[in-house]
Amino acid sequence: MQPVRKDIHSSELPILCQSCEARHQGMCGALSPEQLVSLSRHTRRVHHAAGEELLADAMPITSYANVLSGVIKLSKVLEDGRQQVVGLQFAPDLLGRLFATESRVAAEAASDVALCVVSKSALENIIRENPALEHRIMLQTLRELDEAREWMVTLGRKTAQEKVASFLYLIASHIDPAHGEPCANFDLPLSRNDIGDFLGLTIETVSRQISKLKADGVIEITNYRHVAVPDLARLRIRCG
Amino acid sequence: MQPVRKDIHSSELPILCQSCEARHQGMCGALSPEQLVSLSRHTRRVHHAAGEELLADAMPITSYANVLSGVIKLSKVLEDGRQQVVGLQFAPDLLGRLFATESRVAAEAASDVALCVVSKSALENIIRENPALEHRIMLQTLRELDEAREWMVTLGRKTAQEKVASFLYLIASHIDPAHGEPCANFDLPLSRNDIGDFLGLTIETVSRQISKLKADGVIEITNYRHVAVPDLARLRIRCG
DNA sequence: CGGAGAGTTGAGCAATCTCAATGTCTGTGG
DNA sequence: CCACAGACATTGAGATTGCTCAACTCTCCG
Repeated sequence: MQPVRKDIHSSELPILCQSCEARHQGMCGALSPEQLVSLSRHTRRVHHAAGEELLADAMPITSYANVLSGVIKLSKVLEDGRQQVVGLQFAPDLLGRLFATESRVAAEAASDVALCVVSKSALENIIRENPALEHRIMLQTLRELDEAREWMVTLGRKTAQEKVASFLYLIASHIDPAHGEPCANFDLPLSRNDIGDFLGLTIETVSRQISKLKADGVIEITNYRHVAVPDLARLRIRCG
Repeated sequence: MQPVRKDIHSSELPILCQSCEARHQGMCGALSPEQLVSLSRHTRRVHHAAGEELLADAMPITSYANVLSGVIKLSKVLEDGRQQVVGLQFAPDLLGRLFATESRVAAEAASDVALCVVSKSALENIIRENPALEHRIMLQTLRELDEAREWMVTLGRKTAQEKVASFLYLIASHIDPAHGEPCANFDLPLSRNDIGDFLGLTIETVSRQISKLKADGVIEITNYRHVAVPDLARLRIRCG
């Protein structure tokens, strides 16, 4: 798309980007080495521990971030405290509501995460000069919208059993950075409480349904968090 | 953004566009008169009656369409027939999943609708040459994503009463083309069945909750479809 | 007037929630 | 190394919300 000019000043990738696994899949794949160099002057890598709040609902946004590893939980709460998780972000998703001054969701590190942070103005400037980058982000946004709608079916029309199976299948499908086939062996990035908030269920119902799937031999659980799926097709069937 | 050159061949708006009320709000607002002329060579205006299917889930997409008036219902169904409405589109939304070969949802005219149809390749070509247009559509997509997430809270965490109130408030807020303040007087674009499928409720529960809101004096209903809201703030409170 | 389609209402039932008790893991201090 | 606190998860029993099934009503239209 963008011709890659090689000259003495720009043919080298920035150090930060050289080791970035999210680069090819994510939005930075739309950038030439020169553009990466210029963008990387405004980025820095940061780490957050599981549980840290990254963004509060309705707070001003000052920066965006590319997810490099880990899982981020996006959620909204009603006045009386009822909470709903409205999305999960994996590498190489972009964190932060583009072109808005305020966040529309709260974001929290669900696991330990690594981010590549870029200031709001820097990214927006680069987008403005670089339609291919905006296009790439557009494709990501459209995929997020597809996934949100897929999830609305789960929330509105599935039973508790199907919801839990769908959640496990979702994680199996996304946790692997390669992002291809669903994975049969993984750690849950969310507590039972968060799973309940994602599925619109109580923690007790989530627990009961997980126990049932275990009793039926569809999954094996060790240490609460680790899941093994002997037969992904059988899990898939339980998704409704 | 785009300088508007006035010359004898291009200063006139296409006839179709002159009377288009969606133009300023919608994506066409990003186009200069010249660009509108060139786009309009590929567009045609079509009407559909309430109930007509516009797009089937998983079917190839051959064209996009701007909604000029009316309401479109986007939905998904599970194998066993359970249905979930995953979005409503009003003027000036763009119908059709951009940059995909297949639709991810089914689309049906919820009311009589007028559309400005453009072939898939024509719109994608114009987008390619015109980053400002893609940007405009990007903003619309981001707003749709915000709305989908807002609705996930309703589906996952609200009671039947709050769901129905939220639905009425949503319609009150969007039905007016001006799209500013919520409207106190409107016709429901959806049957009780569709409302149920939007809210993840049965038709009976929807009916009972509407009756309850009526009994409580929050709304007045005439002829099943027409709604009057004496005090929008009181309806708002019921949304949870 | 009568039939079809859409909506409402009622009664009983089932899935999920609430509340409460119990179990398991992890880290800390003696 | 063990005891214990605290967080998180599981399990049970009863309450509740929303669903199912069935009867009835309203409106439109021939």
